[in-house]
Amino acid sequence: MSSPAVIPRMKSEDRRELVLTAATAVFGQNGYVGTTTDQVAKAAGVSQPYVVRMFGTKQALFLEVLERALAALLATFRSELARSGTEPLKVRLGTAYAALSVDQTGLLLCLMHAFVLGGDREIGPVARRGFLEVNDFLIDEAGFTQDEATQFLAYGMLMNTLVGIHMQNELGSNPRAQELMFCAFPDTPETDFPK
Amino acid sequence: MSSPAVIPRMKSEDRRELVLTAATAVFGQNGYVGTTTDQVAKAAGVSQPYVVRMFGTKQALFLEVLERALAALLATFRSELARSGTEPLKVRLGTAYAALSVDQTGLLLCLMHAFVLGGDREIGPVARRGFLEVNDFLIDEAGFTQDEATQFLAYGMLMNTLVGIHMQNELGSNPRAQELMFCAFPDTPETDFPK
DNA sequence: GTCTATAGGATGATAGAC
DNA sequence: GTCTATCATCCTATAGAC
Repeated sequence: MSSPAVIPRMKSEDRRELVLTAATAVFGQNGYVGTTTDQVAKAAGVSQPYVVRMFGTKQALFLEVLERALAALLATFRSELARSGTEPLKVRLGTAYAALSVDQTGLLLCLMHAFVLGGDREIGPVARRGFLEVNDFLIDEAGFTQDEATQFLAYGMLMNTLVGIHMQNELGSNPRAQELMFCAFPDTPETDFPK
Repeated sequence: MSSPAVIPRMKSEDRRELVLTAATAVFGQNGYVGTTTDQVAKAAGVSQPYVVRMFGTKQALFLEVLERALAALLATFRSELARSGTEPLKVRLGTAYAALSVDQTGLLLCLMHAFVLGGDREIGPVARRGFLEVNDFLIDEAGFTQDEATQFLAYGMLMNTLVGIHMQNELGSNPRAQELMFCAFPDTPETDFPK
């Protein structure tokens, strides 16, 4: 039998997960165009050509990151929906979203970056479908009216924006920024924001 | 005296305006990183090196676009504030924002693209200051509470997102998308959306 | 004031070894 | 399964003519 190589190996699936996780973080930070496959490779600890080899193209990688981000968001919502809680569903889902928003994964930021690329021939349709899927969830599964869903989405987009703009950098110096953040993330302690 | 050149010439200021307007549209469509100085040049009808020559760097051009977009937004708000109207100020400012949102200029989309680049060393601080300036306006000049300002900003970010994602593409085929758009843009007729 | 030509530096993707 | 080497493309920015 052949001896294990000196260089660490993994099963395809595991390495894929690793790269996808790294890619989510990097894409979330720098956006689709702003991210290089080399950055992703370095973050995942593999070589740049290997990243391309695994996913075919940078675009295909991003699309897979998007699909997974959307799936993770919906899974989080459904898990919260299945739980029993004293607070109204709106609040509970909002809190769940806020938690995803401030975690380090870059999940929601990737979605946000996709949302402003509606003009892209391949990414645009996926982004729109994803957005509408969340809207559908809120109405069909969570029982929101369209008005409620719209408001929920609005606050979600604000949270995404505040995290994307790194507003937490101003928390120390600007009292107005502090009030705004407290208002947009009612039950998220300052210490939960990255960096 | 020297005869006028064959190639059309303009005063520096006029050409600057022209390029800045073109740049706003292109940056709004493709984002900061996704835009090439050549695209801007073509849109403005000048050569690529001339665009760089005028503004020094692509980044400097984008920053100037940002400053102008922010100034235009605040000017629109202040103009609406100065006007007398029967509807509540919240609604009037919202309508003004929606109008800016769907016009062809790309103004608000440029801001949105900047908002998700908070990690950028030069663009990040400008984006944060711009966002907070709008928040300040809403509180100090329009008389909103922080809660009201936050809600206003939330719906603004949703409008930006819906335009950026090109949700109007789904208006014909998807009734849910239609309801969502109608809910987010209450008094904007379908025909006002681009394309 | 504006252009053409081009240098110089990434970056996505391919080829092929191990 | 994973790497090294490398190509080809694109893009910002500079040089210099008109």
